[in-house]
Amino acid sequence: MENRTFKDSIYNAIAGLTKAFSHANRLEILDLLANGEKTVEQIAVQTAITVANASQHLQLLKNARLVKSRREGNFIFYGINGRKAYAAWQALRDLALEAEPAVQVTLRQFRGDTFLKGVASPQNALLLDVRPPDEFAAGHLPNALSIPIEELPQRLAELPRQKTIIAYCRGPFCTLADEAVQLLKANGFDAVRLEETYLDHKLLNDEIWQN
Amino acid sequence: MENRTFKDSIYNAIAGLTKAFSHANRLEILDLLANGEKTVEQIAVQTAITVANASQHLQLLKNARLVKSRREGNFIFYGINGRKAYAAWQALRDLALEAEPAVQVTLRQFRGDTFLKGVASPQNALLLDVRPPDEFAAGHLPNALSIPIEELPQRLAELPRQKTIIAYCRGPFCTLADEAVQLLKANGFDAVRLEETYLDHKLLNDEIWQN
DNA sequence: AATCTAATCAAGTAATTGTTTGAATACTTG
DNA sequence: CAAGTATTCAAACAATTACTTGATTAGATT
Repeated sequence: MENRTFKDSIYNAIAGLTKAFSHANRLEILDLLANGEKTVEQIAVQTAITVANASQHLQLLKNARLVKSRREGNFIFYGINGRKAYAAWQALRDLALEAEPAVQVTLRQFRGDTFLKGVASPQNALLLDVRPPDEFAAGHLPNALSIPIEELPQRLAELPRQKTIIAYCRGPFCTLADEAVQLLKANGFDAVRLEETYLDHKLLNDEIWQN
Repeated sequence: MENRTFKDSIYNAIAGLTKAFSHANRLEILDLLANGEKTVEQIAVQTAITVANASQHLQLLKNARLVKSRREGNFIFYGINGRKAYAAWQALRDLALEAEPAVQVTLRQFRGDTFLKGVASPQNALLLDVRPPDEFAAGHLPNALSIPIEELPQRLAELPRQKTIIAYCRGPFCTLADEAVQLLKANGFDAVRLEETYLDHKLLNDEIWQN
């Protein structure tokens, strides 16, 4: 094989893979799926696109081997396909967080500075997971309390008023924890948001990636 | 700001960044620039595209902050912009090497199995850097001997016949070391190719990323 | 078997991205 | 300051990618 042919072939194949990452909806889908399996319609609703469109993005992600699917009854559940798929997305995300002004500006505009980076869990704090129950069940930060965001208004009594509440959800671009912090503050709690999700820590131990 | 607006804005901004990675020529350019600064024409020649086309890809990479440029006389030298830019490309590359069959097949077809993964430098071996002198000067593996590929035919006498020669160049998709191994074997040497380049190790120590 | 549901497919159009060509710009050197 | 060189720009065309719509498929339920 010619050197040029070899390089063209390799770099085109890799570019084909990276193209799977280069669409806003697909990145959002990866973030979603990293937190647990979802059906096509759930994904479509969460990302505010049509079902057909979501299906097409999922096909593309599946062809790129970034996600996998399994059928259960009438539903097809999609999930992220392995540790390296998330690691690559994470590397791109971190690069953008560090180097892309548009990302920094939008984040600051939306969230201000009232969030934690990293999980140096303070002494006098409670870690609160506000994702849906199935996502909590699929994996969560150690010692976190699970109260899905919809139930939070009714379950404020369960939270200690003398502790700082650290809320987290699906990662830096998920808004569930932002809503939680807003609600908690409005009710007199000391609340702050953690940007990372459990996956960003779990990557260190391989346990959840046994696929 | 609306939740949906926030997410659209963020994911679109990141997708804009990842699009910079989703073209074969741009990936090849990143590999090149990671090994040292190059002028537009050098890049065009190496990647077998026109100068105007290379310039446009470089503009795009520069807008995405993956590369930076500086003028020196008539020339503009482009170089990779920081550690995380290379780290993201590395994460994508590793994902492709592990999960993309097209990449694996092409690599095997071109190179067979006669290469090393990782640099567990054996005792009785000599590490040979066959890249151009300026790239060697910009950074290299410890204890490596520099003989640019063009000079290799005339300088075979400098190499020990009782040792295994481990040749490396710009990374897994560079063909310089393959040519070297071929030449060395044809001349009776025991030669093998290392796929990684010095950057893949240097990432561990931060020294070279002081930009 | 008929019906229902979730998901996918196919086709058409819209939008974006890539490449080529030739001209223009920015800087250097004589 | 004129001439030369490396790079960029601009415009036109080509190729790819994305989204919508409506129909179809695959499996579950009755």
